[in-house]
Amino acid sequence: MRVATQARPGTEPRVPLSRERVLTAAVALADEGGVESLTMRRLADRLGAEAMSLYYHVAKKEDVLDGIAEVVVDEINETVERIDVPSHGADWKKAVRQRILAAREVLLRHPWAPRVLESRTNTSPAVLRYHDSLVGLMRDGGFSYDQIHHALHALGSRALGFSQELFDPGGAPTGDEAAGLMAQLAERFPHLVGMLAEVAHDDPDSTLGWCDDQTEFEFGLDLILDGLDRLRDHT
Amino acid sequence: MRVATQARPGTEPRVPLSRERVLTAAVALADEGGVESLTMRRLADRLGAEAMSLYYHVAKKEDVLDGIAEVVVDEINETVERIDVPSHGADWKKAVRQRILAAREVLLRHPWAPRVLESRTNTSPAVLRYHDSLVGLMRDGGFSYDQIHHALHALGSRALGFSQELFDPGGAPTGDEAAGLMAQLAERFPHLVGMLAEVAHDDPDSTLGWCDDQTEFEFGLDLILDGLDRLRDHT
DNA sequence: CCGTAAGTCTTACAACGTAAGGTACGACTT
DNA sequence: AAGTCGTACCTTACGTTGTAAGACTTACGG
Repeated sequence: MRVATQARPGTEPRVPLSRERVLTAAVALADEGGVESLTMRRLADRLGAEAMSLYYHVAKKEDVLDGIAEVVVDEINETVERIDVPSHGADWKKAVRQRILAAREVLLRHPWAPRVLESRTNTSPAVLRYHDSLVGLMRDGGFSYDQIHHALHALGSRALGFSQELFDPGGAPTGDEAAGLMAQLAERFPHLVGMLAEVAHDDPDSTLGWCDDQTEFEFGLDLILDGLDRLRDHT
Repeated sequence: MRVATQARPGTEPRVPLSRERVLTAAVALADEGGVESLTMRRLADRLGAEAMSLYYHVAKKEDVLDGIAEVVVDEINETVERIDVPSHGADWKKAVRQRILAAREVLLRHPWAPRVLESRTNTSPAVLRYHDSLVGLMRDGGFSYDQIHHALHALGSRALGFSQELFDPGGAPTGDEAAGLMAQLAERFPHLVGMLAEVAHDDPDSTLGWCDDQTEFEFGLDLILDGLDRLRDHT
């Protein structure tokens, strides 16, 4: 009854599916609409296939999430391994710092990634590889394994380039709204509002228009790194 | 056609639903089976009602999540406000430390809470209250608002008593499995495995049976706090 | 030409969040 | 006493999700 051997009209050379193609499409989908928009059917649609066809290349949806997490960390590893700065002695800090900030840049291109990474229960090889090289750098810097072990815990998620609040705050109040809201909050949270007032004063064009995430991130990072460096000297 | 005015057999005095009852049940459900086991139908079941009845007291499921997040932070605030240690001058650190560790203890009783808290997009009054009192403590300690602003960013989620990996790692390999796995990993991740070996050596009864989360958490916390304290002296 | 395997599609189902509307009942009017 | 109304709860139904079971299609080696 079919006029052609292919059910799909027009498009002749069917590109075969593959785990890689599925994961790449999944990453693209998440980049565009966030993880919540990543469904098996939409994913299949984008690949010109049916939902159930994906299951030949992927075990379950969790597998897809594992996959896209790994894709991102691979991207981080590629970026990070291109960096080649000396890490011996006191230089360790610069090396680690640069790595972490590079990783962060990759993650800023995939805002959904931190949440997905956190939700992975099984540590992927890519993440292991990333941490392994970090350990190597700190070894070069003269740390003991024990110290490094503590350091990784201290860095926590920061080691992979994100700490928290990597999402955009969405609808922040503006102008008059902010003023009214502020007055209302001042009673209940005097310290907080006082702080906000001062901070906003120092940086006039950001009336509750939030902080410079980048500097905040770097401040926290440097604080921890300096602390670790001091620990290193005192041994 | 009904034999009684109540459709439910036996149980006479129907306890009326309420937002509070719903949220309490939701917390209990999450405590038992994690957030993923928290569905509107199961929640209703536990309350002896139908799913749609909940929507009279709660706007949508997101509202339930907002609600249970707030319940937990309220619990933290109650715990934390019972603490009354001096926070003037150099004592600020002890005070903050004790608070954060107390918050952490509450969260350990609700392992699902960190993830839910992170996923809340609108900051709840309870969280504001918690941070506000933290700011107050640090004010007593002599910090400037600007410094405190940075400090809160640096502490990040740690301020609320959790950093990451607050979940139990699930199925860690044991005994022989661990040894074989180790050998296999040693090739690809020499530094990591070296570190693990040493760490396991120092603490013999934990053959890859993971770290003492508590000490790790306290180490990272103290590192940041010490760094902040130094910052304070140098002004 | 016919199997056989790999890859894709069809159909179906249970579980989910929730929209729309119905039912019970106490409180208040008249 | 009879009618009205708001509050609280239930029934039914719909669309969306992940995925199990199995039928179809295609490429290829005998």
